[in-house]
Amino acid sequence: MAHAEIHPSDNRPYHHGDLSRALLLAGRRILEKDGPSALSLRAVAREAGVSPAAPYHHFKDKGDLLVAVASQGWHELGEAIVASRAKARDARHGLSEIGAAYVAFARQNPNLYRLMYDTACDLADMPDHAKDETSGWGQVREALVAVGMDPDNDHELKLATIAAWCAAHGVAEMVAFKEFEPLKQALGGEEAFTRAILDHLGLYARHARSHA
Amino acid sequence: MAHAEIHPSDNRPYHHGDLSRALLLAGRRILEKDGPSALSLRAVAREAGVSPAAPYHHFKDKGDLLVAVASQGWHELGEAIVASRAKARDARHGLSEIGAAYVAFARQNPNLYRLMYDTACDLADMPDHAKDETSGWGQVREALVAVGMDPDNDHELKLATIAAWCAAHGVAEMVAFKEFEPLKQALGGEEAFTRAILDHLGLYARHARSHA
DNA sequence: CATCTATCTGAACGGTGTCAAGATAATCTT
DNA sequence: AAGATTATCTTGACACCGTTCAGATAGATG
Repeated sequence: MAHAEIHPSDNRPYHHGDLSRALLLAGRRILEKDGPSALSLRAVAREAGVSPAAPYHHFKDKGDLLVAVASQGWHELGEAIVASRAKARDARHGLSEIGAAYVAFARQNPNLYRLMYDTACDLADMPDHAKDETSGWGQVREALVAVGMDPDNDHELKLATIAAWCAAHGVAEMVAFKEFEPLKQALGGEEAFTRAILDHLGLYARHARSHA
Repeated sequence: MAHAEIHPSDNRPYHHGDLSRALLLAGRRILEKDGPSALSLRAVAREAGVSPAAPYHHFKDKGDLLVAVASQGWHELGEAIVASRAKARDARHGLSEIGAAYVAFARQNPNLYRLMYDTACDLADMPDHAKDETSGWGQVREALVAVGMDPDNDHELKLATIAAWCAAHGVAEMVAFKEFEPLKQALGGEEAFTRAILDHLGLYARHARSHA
């Protein structure tokens, strides 16, 4: 058999056992290794050792699978942000660390990151668990309060949170442009470059001055 | 004929005349009306009244066509930015107007805007004409100088330009999220919301203070 | 006029998302 | 434990996709 096809004559059981999880893993693996254009339902099924129609018993759509993969990404991004707060030397650096962690995640999982926003845009919203208090949004809010913003001024606080998130997203998608390479090297690497831009956008300690 | 197919029996000439342009227009029309998933080479050819193989005499690839459509978008974005500078009441508002115009363009052509960055990421760079002095980058740089930045400090100026561009890009992609709707309405509309966020990111008049 | 070259068509290939019908096996009912 | 039910997976099919290639057409060149 030329293309290593799959037949019940293999000792693989007819029922997979945990296909949902296997499909998610396969999807993620293909996305990271071969890029978004290689991420077809059939390829995912192939990678999981299953027929092209099998995924339809676990996801209503190809899009539904992609949303699930993206959702996993949002979860991991939240974890990375939470972890980053421990690294801040003091409150003034909380936002800066979050920003750096955010961009680092996007750069380490570029295809996943893109998928996250593509599916979010299709839904015209972010998945709920990206907005939990214990997750991304909540952490940014806490960091803003820790830096001096009035915790009772919900309006300004929400605006500042959105602004910080927008800044991180913009940087995350543009840092890779190779025309910035000389400036990156002049600043001593991509992380320094990222932090320099985020500082320009007020993610360092501006709120402590202007909104205290 | 059920599906209104195309045959030489129509009085349409065998040679189209200006197919390149027609394909670009068709591609853009489909992208805006039916979304990126409907933007297939065959659909573009259909819309232009031509066989599925015809585009290959004008574009080497589907990707090549998409790059051309995106390139058109970069050009128009540049024009929108140039036009926006006339609206600034004084130098201090130059950056703000550019940011608002940038986001407005992205919101009015969301699918085109996404295509522009998708193809830019594939090329790991922005098309050259987006970086001309008379275009986007140059305008931002001029606005930064007009607001008090040292025109000879190339390092800081470039960093500030990139920061401003990143901010605008981040806002442009996130403004549409419907979870911001209440805040948008509280601020009196999407444009006011956009400006409020851009202000938070220092696109209003911060450089006049901190870098004069 | 004849020839050359650019442009367009038609038909074909493999790949894709999706669905309906049937096979298989785990679970539930009695 | 035996039979019935339900969840899961396969097979096969359909329409659409990107792409290629041989051949038709017609404008340009001599």
